[in-house]
Amino acid sequence: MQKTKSTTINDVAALAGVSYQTVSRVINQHPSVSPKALERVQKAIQALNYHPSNAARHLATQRSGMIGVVSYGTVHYGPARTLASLEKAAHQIGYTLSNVNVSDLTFLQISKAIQTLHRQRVDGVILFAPLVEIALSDLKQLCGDLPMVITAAEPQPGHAVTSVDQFTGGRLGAQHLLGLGHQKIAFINGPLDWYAALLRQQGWLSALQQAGLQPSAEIQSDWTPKGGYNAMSELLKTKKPFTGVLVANDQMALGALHALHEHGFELPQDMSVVGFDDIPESAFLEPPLTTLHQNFSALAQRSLEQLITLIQHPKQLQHVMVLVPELIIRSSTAVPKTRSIS
Amino acid sequence: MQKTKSTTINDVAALAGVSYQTVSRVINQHPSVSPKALERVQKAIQALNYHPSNAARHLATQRSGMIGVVSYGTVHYGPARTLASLEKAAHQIGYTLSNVNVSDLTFLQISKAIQTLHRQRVDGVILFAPLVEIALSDLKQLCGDLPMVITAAEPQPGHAVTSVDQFTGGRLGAQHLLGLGHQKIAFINGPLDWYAALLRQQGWLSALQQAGLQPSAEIQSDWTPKGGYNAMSELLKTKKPFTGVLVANDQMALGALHALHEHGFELPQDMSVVGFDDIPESAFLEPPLTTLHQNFSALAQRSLEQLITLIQHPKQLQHVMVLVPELIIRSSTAVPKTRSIS
DNA sequence: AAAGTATTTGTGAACGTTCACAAATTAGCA
DNA sequence: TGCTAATTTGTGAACGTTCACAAATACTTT
Repeated sequence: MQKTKSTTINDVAALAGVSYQTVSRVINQHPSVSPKALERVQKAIQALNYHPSNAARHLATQRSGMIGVVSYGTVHYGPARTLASLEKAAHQIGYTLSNVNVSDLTFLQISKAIQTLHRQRVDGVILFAPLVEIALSDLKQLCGDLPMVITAAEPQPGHAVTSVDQFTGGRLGAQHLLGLGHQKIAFINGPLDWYAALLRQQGWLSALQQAGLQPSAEIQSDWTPKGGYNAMSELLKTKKPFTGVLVANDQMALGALHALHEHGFELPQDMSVVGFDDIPESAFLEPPLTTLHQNFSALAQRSLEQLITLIQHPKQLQHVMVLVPELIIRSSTAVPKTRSIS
Repeated sequence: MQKTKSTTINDVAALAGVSYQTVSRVINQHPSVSPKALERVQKAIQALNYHPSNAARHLATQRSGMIGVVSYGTVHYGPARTLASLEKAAHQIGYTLSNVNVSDLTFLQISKAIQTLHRQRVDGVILFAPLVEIALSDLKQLCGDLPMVITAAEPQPGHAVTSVDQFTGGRLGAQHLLGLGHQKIAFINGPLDWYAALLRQQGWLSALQQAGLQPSAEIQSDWTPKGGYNAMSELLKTKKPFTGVLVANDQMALGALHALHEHGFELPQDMSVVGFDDIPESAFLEPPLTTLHQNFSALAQRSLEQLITLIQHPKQLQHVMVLVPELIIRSSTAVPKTRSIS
């Protein structure tokens, strides 16, 4: 184990020939310190390679300068992207991020994660684990009076929530296909315990309903390319007719495209595919994927902004921030071959 | 700002009617505490929703329980994957991860990142920012006597380094193509200031040389699908002949495939493509991509293991750990159409 | 029942920093 | 020059925990 005691403010003070308080003032950029002292202290800091201890600071100031994040599935593009943006934004305003990535969206895991963050005395929490099963109020309770922002969940007035309007996303995707003349539209969804999946489904249904159409087949999968491949294979096996399909993320869409190719489909003539997310790969698939772009970094930004105001004004009425996905039309969607008279 | 003082060990002690030390013993699972006291303390902890402060603990024990990570490009699959594995592994052995993601691989950024970690008094650092420009010794100096493991850099005896043998990876890829009968093999590489890129290039060259062949065209890009697309378009424009191409990661390979399709190539007859990484998408591209699988989570595992032993025995001779990529043969490679008599 | 041992509990100091003051120095001005 | 005001510096206490002891209590054993 390390026995090398790290150099402290006192070591610096001794070397510079001033009191520890003066050193403290220097590292906190307090104005009232004479140029002479300033220089000597700075030199001493250099010489000793001194770094102030966050922990001690935290203890004295009652402020950790950390923001806790509970995340899920950070290997996937969306979460990874959001997390990276979050970190960057946090660093820019002088905060450090403490990320706990849960491997399951169970209450136990989440509460353990929040406990970890509690021990670190984070100044606030961004809960970035989009789930259905767990009541918002339970989460609130876990956090106690820790300021908390929930991301990508169903907007719920009174709680601080940032989300992408996945319902509208689902509608937009379906409407795009409807506009092209498709009547039988299937849906490859993610796991239904994700809010995003649930809401996209509802959006899809709503658009179909509005057009007076019945939903074609729906199937749930696991967000991965392999899952999308399997889902599409399954869907084709059932022989239910459909000319267009909404796929709840681009990775699954990629797998689905592959299954379609394997079955000899010509795209987009024989089948139109709409994805979600607009990952960097999407523009280069065969064919380039029409998809609903999600602005993950804006989501991160806004979540952080909301958390910061919440930290500063805990009493303030917490509002909901909603981003709307944007339809990016590429080449995976077209007028269906067997045109129907509407 | 928060004025709510968080509950302390003393509050718990008072409520339970014992001394603070007894509470300390309970939370540290010290054996010598009577069942009666144990229960009362646990109840009090529950009642007050008490969480011990890591910072105070850290101060008293001289041990932060944090591991610092300097990462780069965590939006990409490889880094994201490694980071996620690292976090999981670290949590399992009771460590917390503090990640600083640098946006550029400059010395300034790296040294700032390490400074941030210094202030947090991390128990060790995993430098996971694979770069060429900066001397290992400089990095060592930045860390002072902080235990440090460097990942994905060129193995260098005497330093603690974990890496994937990208040289061999490059060789394996080229040899696979050579074995199929390809004679003109091009290379779409990543930025040359990444060690991985440099070494893959060298492996490629080495294999060609061994076969007595001249390298065909090489071009550098930026690891993204778009970059790969542009690079391949460029390559095709130059009219230099090649029947096979090594692409330094799968995302670029994806873009390259798209460019090939656009130019009317039939794959794999007209062109063989080998990628690197084996991202989840690779098996579902058109055609499924032959690639060199990298075991990112093993890399993370091993790096952590090395760091831990380094933390526990700082004097121990630091060794190098090398993983070798594994060739996954799918359908993007085949015997070249214009067979050559070898 | 007494003495000795094992177990359980409590006390003071320390970790490295900031805060609220008080003390010392310097500058400003008549 | 002398006095006040402004600036700069220093001191003690506090933050929440653990460590190294010392004290108190509970069990054995004869």
